Amino acid sequence: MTTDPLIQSREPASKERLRLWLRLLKSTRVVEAELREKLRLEFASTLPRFDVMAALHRHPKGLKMSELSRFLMVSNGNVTGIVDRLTEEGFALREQVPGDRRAARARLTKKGIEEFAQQAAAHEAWVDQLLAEIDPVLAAELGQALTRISDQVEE
Amino acid sequence: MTTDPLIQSREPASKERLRLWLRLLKSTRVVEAELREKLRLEFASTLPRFDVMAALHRHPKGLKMSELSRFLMVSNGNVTGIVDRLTEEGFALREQVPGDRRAARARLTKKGIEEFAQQAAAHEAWVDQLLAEIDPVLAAELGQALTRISDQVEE
DNA sequence: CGGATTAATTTCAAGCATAAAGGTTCATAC
DNA sequence: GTATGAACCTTTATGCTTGAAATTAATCCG
Repeated sequence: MTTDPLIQSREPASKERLRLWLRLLKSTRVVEAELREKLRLEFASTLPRFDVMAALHRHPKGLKMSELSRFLMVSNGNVTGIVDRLTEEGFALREQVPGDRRAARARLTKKGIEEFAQQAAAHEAWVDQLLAEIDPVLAAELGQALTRISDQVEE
Repeated sequence: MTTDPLIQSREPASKERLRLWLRLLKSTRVVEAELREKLRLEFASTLPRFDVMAALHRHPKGLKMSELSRFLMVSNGNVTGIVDRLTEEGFALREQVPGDRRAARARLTKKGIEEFAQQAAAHEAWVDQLLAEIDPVLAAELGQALTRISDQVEE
């Protein structure tokens, strides 16, 4: 068994990154599971629906289906179904885009806006509570590191 | 508008945590999407299958279905389907647990072990590459913070 | 103009995921 | 011994998710 410093220094870095990834995955899933559960119990809703409503809330004039799917980084066919269900429940609607008969813009209804306001307030409080142990300074540092990850992956 | 320091110091902390959560979510999803894509293209497989195979690989004698679902933090019915499909393809199998006719232990077949070895090596390289920008020191800090998050949520 | 390409969206099949209900089997207590 | 309940697993219903194919509309260009 050699103790070649090259081997010593290269191996652990890779293992360390793998471990980091597993932890990243785990904490995200744990928090997600908690939020999903609360959304289900308190609002009879789901995370994907919340995400769509949040996106539409940030764009009061509505978003084209394709913009919505790009924004949320999910597939095209995915948002079709979610908006369908939100529409059935009266939270969202589709509007024809004038001048382009292919496109439809989804936006929240008045009922949807009111519903989202409630959910968003609860959501923010839940997250705040779930991440309570992380102090703001560390949060900022973490955020930077995480941003670097997504930026790198997206080239 | 008052500038009460209590308001000043409490408000931003909550917003900072929310921002952190959104970034955590985004980087996880970006990396996951990349890994899923690669697994699909290079191994015609998926992340849930990889997760199950990884769990079984760490437990060569096999895991009861309930242990598997607890280990992976997914629902009971979920693993049933995934193990079904892995079994159909000859990567896994179920064994009766002697002395308990309710329980079944899932484990990898020889073919499954060989397949996983390939996938695991590729997976580790992919993760290493995706997180290349994160240096080991920061990775360690990040890991600690993330561990604190999951621990806190799990009470 | 007409044909080809590109764009926007939906539909489809397959797999993943959950919660809830169902069916056995086991353990315990009486 | 048998009733009660717990443990284990699967099934069911519903919803999320993807990639690919299909549909329709706009654009490009010769």
